[in-house]
Amino acid sequence: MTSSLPRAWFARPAPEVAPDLLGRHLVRRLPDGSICRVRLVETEAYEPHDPASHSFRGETARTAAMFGPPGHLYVYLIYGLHHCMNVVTGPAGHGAAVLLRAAEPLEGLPAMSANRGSDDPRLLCRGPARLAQALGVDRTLDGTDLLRSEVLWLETGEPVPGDRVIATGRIGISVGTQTPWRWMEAGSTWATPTPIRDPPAAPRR
DNA sequence: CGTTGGATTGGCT
DNA sequence: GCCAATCCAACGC
Repeated sequence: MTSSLPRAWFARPAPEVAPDLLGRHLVRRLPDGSICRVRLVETEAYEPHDPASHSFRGETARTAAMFGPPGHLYVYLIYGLHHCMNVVTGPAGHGAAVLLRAAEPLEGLPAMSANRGSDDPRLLCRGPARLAQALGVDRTLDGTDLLRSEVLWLETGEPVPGDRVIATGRIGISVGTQTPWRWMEAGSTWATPTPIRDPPAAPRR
């Protein structure tokens, strides 16, 4: 089965695709043939003009997939040990992507727990590296075409309506944190915690 | 060429 | 709350 989201759907700007990915299903066929299915609840957008983006300084061997055609997977290694998944957006050569940060497990929970080495369902897919680990995704899947792959694809699911979507600043980066390019389903218990940010300075009297 | 730090997580204080 | 784990790109010398 292939995605019913057409290539053009992914060719839009990352800040459009990211909230539209909420509620969609990400499906994984593991090497043993079993199926895992999750429902996306948290995403972040990265565009090439953005200092926090891996594409900011141009294409490298690591980020090549990010500069490839839309609808492909960009997987990178973070802190030397964790993998994170992104969906490439925008036209080929542009260098934008949407980071998949958290999801609700729907199907194949035993397999995902085995991949994670932990069976707490709340933490199975909460966090970009946990999500990738639960689905058994590493850099060998970097560049996978999500519209044609037999092992990893997206299905339309049930998009989260706009009034159920919350935008906040992105997480875990040191620049561009003000840009409200992180989206999550309102009230989702499957998303990562939103950090408390420094409140505006109290007016001096 | 050496140093630094990151789109994170889990374990320990 | 703090910090190690550990790859690799960016940057300084």
